[in-house]
Amino acid sequence: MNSQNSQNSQGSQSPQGSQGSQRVQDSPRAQTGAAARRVTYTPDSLLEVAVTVFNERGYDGTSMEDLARAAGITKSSIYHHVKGKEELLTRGVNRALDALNASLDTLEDLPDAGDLDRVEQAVFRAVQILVEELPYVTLLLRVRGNTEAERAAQASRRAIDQRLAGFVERAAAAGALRTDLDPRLASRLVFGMVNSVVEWYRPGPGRWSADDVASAVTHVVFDGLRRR
Amino acid sequence: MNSQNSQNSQGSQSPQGSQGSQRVQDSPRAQTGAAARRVTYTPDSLLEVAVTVFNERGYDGTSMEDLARAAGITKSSIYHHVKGKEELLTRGVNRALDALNASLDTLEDLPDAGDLDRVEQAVFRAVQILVEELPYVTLLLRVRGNTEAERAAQASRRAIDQRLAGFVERAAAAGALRTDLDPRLASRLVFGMVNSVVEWYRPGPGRWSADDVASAVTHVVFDGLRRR
DNA sequence: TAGAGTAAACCGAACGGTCGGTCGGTTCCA
DNA sequence: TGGAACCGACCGACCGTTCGGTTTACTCTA
Repeated sequence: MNSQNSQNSQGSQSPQGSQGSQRVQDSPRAQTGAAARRVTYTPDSLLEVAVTVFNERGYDGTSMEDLARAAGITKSSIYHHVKGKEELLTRGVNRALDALNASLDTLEDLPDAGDLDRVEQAVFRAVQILVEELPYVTLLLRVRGNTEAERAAQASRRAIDQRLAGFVERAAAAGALRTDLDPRLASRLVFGMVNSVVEWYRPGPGRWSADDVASAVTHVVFDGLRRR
Repeated sequence: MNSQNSQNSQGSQSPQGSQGSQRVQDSPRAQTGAAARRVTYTPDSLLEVAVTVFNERGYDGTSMEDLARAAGITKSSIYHHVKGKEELLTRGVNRALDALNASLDTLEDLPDAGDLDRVEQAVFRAVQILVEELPYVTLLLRVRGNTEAERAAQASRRAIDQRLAGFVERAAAAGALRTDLDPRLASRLVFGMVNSVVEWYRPGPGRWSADDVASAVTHVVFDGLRRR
């Protein structure tokens, strides 16, 4: 029978498919020749496929067979590129964590920005990163904590939440925010709204851009929805 | 050896534990005698345990053995009360869907409430229900869509989202909301903030009450965080 | 009131199937 | 021709579920 390949070729991407970041000639360990033709996976291009499937079916709901089908290769071939399922998860969440932490670093190093300015910047940048790294941040936000690797990701995420909450508390202490709201509660709500973007945002022409969403969030958060 | 019982008795609830809604004498099919003593599970009290574990480990990450351990009974005993794992999921999400739909029904039947009033009421009530039925709504919001039952739950949830978005659009059409925001985008953000409450809210004395959170959300959403 | 009978609640063992992962190859290309 | 990329077959463990049997709490009857 051997129906594997004929079933694969329809309904899921082969390496030549639309994923778009497989190794051709400009990838990490590119072939040295002038015109490399073979299209194969790199750990990163495989990660892109894997994270997409993880976000569709959930990490625990995704089998290695699911990943193989989506990638257009066999289950055993995946182990040529990565150690196993968990490495795909940690690589995915680390990409999100790195982007978020880098943004926070530059924000904290801003020499003489006002405390309110910094919070506004933090909200705006958070939405931007969330959209730029949408699948990876989505994966991070849905991590449950069933393994040691997942708990580590959760801990790193909590650290980021606390850095953001610190911005809000400083702005509140400086008197820039309304005083009838607990800053910790306000912070939860604001970044809850920010993070909820992963549940519905999808990029594409004719749709909202990252900046559209970022400025909408910033406007709602700081000035509210009511007409005035 | 038979270490089953001695292991169970520490670290997880037995039917006599703190779950609090097992059948004693006032439950659905109660014993007829004057002083029934035996404490057993009902489908509903078992559901309460199951939904808690589902929310901790994720539905796909929870095995029937996990549920049995948390309930203090064996895996096979669970099947005396429910048909299987999926029935626990559908019962759980339906409880959330029923509560949310009931609230929307009363809100839509409000005879002469202003369009802005209705949106404010919708936001406030949504947070209240979310807190009252916290574990069940949490389960609903995390459903992935891997089975037919899960996709049905997602469809019901989308219908609720659209009813809520309808309120926002009517208020916008009536000129009650700021005009520089797409009402559909505003609706996504507002109920994204509302739903994000399940990610961190935990009830308890000395903590925020449901109304604390509900009014905080309403204030931020309609008037913003900025001091004025 | 002793004891037979009943049905719900629960248990241990096992089922077929799927899981993540391994291994010994074969194919492809610089 | 050497090594990267990939494959098919397979492994032990665990999955959700089933099944036959036991325990428990209670009612009915002699």
